[in-house]
Amino acid sequence: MGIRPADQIIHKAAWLYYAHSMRQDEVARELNISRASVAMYLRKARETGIVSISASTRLFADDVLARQLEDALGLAGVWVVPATTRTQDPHSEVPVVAASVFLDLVRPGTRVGVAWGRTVYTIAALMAHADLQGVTVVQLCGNLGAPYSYRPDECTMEIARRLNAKGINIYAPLVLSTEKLAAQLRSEPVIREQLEGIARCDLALFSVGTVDDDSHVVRCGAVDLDELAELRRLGAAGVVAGRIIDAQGKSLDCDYNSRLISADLDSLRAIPKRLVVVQEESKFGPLKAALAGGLCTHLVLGAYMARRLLDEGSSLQSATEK
Amino acid sequence: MGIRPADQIIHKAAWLYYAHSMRQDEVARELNISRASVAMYLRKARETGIVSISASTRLFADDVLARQLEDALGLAGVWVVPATTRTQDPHSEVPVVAASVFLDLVRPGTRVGVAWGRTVYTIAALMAHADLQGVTVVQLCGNLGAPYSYRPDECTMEIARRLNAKGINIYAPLVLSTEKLAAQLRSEPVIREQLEGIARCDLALFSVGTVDDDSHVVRCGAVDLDELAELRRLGAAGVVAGRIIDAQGKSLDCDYNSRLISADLDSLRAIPKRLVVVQEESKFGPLKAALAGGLCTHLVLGAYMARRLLDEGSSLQSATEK
DNA sequence: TCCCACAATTGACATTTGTCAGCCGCTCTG
DNA sequence: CAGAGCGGCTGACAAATGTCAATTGTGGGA
Repeated sequence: MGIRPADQIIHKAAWLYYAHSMRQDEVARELNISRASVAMYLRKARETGIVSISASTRLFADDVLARQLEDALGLAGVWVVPATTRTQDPHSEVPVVAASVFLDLVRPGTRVGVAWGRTVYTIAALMAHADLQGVTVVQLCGNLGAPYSYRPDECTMEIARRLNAKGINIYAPLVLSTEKLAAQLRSEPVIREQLEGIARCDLALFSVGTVDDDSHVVRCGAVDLDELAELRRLGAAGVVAGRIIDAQGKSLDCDYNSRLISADLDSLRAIPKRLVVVQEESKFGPLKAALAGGLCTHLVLGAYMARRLLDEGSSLQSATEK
Repeated sequence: MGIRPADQIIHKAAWLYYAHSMRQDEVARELNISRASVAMYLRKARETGIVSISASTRLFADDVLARQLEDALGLAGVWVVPATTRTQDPHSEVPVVAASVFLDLVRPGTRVGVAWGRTVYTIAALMAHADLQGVTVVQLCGNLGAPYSYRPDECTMEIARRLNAKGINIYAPLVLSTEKLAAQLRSEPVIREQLEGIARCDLALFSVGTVDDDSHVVRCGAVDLDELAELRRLGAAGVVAGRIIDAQGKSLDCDYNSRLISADLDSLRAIPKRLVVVQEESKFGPLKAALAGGLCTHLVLGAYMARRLLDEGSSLQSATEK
């Protein structure tokens, strides 16, 4: 896809302004348009990723806690958001950092998988626009039937839009009523191809879900409260891409999981970079489970959660090193 | 190398301003400093690469000529700078584009090699600052004894400085008086190691030199006019990283080349991405030679030169496809 | 051909940002 | 311990940028 002729002028204005550090009135004179137009073009250029402005995330990666966590958990990268953000509560800072980190990790020509959830959607909405060429964004899990906010396909498409990338959705329900139907659907060529494509990703972005009564999977109607209680009895510890995992981070052997159309954990682990973002304190248990299962290579979280992880870290370390 | 405590405040200001889109007065209030200080910190943040602003180079890569050249010469990327830059002569635009393209090609953790010359030095001086972690910049050729501007080590160090990278210089003369001495020096562990490190680069940046009487190698005192005339008689067609090449892009079998401390062409070709930048029209011949020898994968040049290359392209194509 | 609807562009004004002389506090020195 | 020297910070002003109502251009339908 080439540059649309209408974009040509935007490119030129952006180039003169940003690459040559010309002033807007100089650019206007150069292109024979009004300065107001230049200002408008420049805004468009920023919005469409023709120019990208990014702030270093080292502020968060250089944190002492971050380093300790990297060592303790054997992760490739950890970003700790301090609790002392004066502006607002530290939780809302986590997705901002995550969006920057995510952009740092995406490279032109790569394939990224995104799961769903409030956290992921918030990140998508906060993310700067970029013009990465040849990037493909794939959806890691099926959709939910009900008209629910933060739909998986919305997360995928919004991120794809912001990266100027191609978005590939999975047009299948996240969870079906019988195992048999799920299996049949999974072997449909269209769906199978997409599920197989997950393991070929270079980068994955997801959060973890809780398994308490206020859980995302409950609120979006994927499981009811009785079912969830039963799952907890069986050892459910968290949710990753719609799939229930146990405390060891393994897919819980249960009816619910067998009825899913979603990335399986082996495919997920086949992705080299797996960025997990955790906002709420309530996700401590699920996060531990995901870490134990080696589902995470890069981690963005708040300082308080980081502290808790380190304090309970000794047991985790052995688990991830197995 | 962690963040120096003095940089902490700069990082914070940059983060609040660029990641949160706060206004300078808001940032100032947040950090309890004056707005003037915030403005100063932000300038520093831009200058040190804590925040990076980059404009897309697609404007130049989407040019029709660029596409045709890519196909005709089998190159991975071509950027054509149009002749119609109203601001100034098109030649001075080439290094600006080259600097942006170069920054797009460098990735954190990679190793880049840079040669020397006016063009390379101009690019270095124009290049935006970035904070790429784990990058190493290595010098592709030895130094010249005389106090000459655009010294190879200056090119290397300036680029390293702008990338916040580690610079590795070759502390040896580019050309020695006898073949024997050059050979001895090349087998010195310090030098040998550096020369061997060249092939391990991921990216190289260089230009091509002419072999006429006004050539860089003459002006910097590496060869005298008589010697150069003799070299031309032997078939010299251009200069790459201080080495004389013939019209087929092979290292010219001559006394001068045997006395060099510089990247050999095989090492150079072992580097996956080789960005060649050509400014002056007089470099047409040398560029053809370099292309014939497969020394180039990515190319930045002016529209007029691109046109000439395409017109004479048929012969080149067969040469590079051999 | 005329007219209308819609989008792009502009001029004028409001807001935000860059700059620099002067000031403050600190250290080093005689 | 006074005073010079220095680096960083600030206040006030100048410059640059963002915004929006009004205007101009443009294509399509009657």
